[in-house]
Amino acid sequence: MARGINKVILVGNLGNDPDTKYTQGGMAVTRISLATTSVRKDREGNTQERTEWHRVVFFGKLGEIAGEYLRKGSQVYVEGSIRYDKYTGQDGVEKYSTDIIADEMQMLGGRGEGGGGSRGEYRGGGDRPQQQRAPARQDAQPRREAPPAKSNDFADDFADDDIPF
Amino acid sequence: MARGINKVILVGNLGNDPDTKYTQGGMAVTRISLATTSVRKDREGNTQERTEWHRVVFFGKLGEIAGEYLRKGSQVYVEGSIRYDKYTGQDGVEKYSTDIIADEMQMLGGRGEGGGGSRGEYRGGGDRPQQQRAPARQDAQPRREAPPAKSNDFADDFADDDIPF
Amino acid sequence: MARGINKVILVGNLGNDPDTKYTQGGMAVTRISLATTSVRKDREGNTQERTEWHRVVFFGKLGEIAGEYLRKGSQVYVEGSIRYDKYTGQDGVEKYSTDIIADEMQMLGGRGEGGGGSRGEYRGGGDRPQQQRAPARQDAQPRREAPPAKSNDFADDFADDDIPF
Amino acid sequence: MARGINKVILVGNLGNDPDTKYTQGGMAVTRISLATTSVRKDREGNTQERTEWHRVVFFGKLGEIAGEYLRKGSQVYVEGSIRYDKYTGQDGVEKYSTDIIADEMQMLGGRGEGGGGSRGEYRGGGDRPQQQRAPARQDAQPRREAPPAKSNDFADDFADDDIPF
DNA sequence: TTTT
DNA sequence: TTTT
Repeated sequence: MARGINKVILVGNLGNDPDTKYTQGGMAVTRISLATTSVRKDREGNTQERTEWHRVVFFGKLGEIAGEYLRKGSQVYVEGSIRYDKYTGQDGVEKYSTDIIADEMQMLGGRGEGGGGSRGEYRGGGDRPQQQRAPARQDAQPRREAPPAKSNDFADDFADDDIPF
Repeated sequence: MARGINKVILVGNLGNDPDTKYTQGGMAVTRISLATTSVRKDREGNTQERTEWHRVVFFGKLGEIAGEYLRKGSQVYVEGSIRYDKYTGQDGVEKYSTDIIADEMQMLGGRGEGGGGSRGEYRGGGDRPQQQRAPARQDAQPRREAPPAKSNDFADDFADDDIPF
Repeated sequence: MARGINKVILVGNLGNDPDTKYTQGGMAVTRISLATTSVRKDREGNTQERTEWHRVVFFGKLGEIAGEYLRKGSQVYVEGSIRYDKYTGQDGVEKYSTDIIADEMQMLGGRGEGGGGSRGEYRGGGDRPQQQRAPARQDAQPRREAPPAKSNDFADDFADDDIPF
Repeated sequence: MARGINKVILVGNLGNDPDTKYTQGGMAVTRISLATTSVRKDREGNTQERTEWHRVVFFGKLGEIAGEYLRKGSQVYVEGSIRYDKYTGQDGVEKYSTDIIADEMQMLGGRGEGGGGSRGEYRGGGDRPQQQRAPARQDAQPRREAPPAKSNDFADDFADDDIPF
């Protein structure tokens, strides 16, 4: 049984252009390096800055979009979860890495080098682009145009297969 | 184009048993009333408490699960978005309502009246249970057992159709 | 005792210039109307859009900053909590309102009309500007320059009064 | 200037009792190991589980409370930010660590070994307990008892120094 | 009422 | 390595 919530929300800027690769199965895997900077003031009034560089990974359709639209300097909202990995390096030494596995992304106002005008929000399900299988939330029926009647019998407010926003 | 993030995270207790209804299409729509209480101390050291009662709505499979497992008093984690509605009441007066549309739910340690032992985490996509169509994230291939080899060519770390956790 | 989490995270654009007023005590109270738009695709492939207009309220120092730097069209990140109020209108009718009480704000890349170049992140504590009393987190000592030594005795990593980022 | 949002939200169970140490200045530094488990189903219907172990650090007053009330097995809500550190180990090798710096904590229904009945929510500001200096939000005046009158002149809704919940 |  |  699932136990626990592991959620990360980041807003930051890319330190470099995204790096996209493909698995043998054709799934896009895009990695970015995302900076978030925080500021604190000490008692003397000096400003203390610290920047974290997050390794964010996008899979599937989300990986394609990230690879296509993000650029060095782009400002982006990312939602995902933390994944810790342990592996043995080429040198035989055990190493650790931490990645943010993105499952939602949205480009913000910031424009990086060569930034394309197109922006959008996307939710990833790791779908292979070839399959083009719509994620569950896209199969959904539109919310009916008429405003909800708000009767006591609230289930009537929704039409067949109706999925709310 | 999608513009914006509208995200709500709640941890609270149900004020009553859930109320589940079904649309003509057979989709479950479950509503709960969820309390979150915050505390502040004023300068005199007096404790000030305030409780917000959130109207949370679960659709589809998530609605069925919420209706089955949650009970008055249950402690639950809910993630979703805010939806504001305006409608005309029976009395012809314009009214407003605010609902939290849940898209993730997880039962916590608290047990309400008659609380069942079963707990779990679920992500909703508004799927009708009858369809039993797996949400995108459930179609995913398991992460391969072998630890990621972490070569420079990181896309090789993932097998065909491999979807990470 | 506090029970529950009531957290809202919004990224959206202002529909109008902020509205700032002051209490008799001199505390700034700034309100904005923030739009978040979501998109879904129905089975026919039609795009369905829905915009929520959030009433966001900033108090104290945060209210001053919001009033000074935000403008119609500005894109902003807001973190806060939901507050539901019930009151009796001039007409003697009971009414309900829902507000997002902001406790963190950050301007994003978007620039509204007359948008000033200055941007920043701020955490509110409701401080009156006159008092200029530093919030707890600003009284903090800076993290020491030397990188953490990471001994087993991890508390040694932090100097007197040391507060991490 | 601060640029970016770095936010983590976790709900999980402690793998061990907390470890509390004190700096020379008397500040508590408490570390816990927090498990979050996620579940996915592959196409064959097999359940795939993966557990992440988060290293969470609490400072100051929050560190004291975490050390006193949390126990192995306790279920807890944690909010904070990710901090990546790089340091040179005893063996002269460069190492990396990732910590979640908590700034909010709330005990949930779960009770670990020897779990005390007391529960509560706390926000940390890294204050030394000795100082007992109230965090900004605790200096706040209580919300006045009378319901907000909701006039057009909304700033009048708040009394002198009034800070909302 | 914003934005793309 | 970003950004302001």
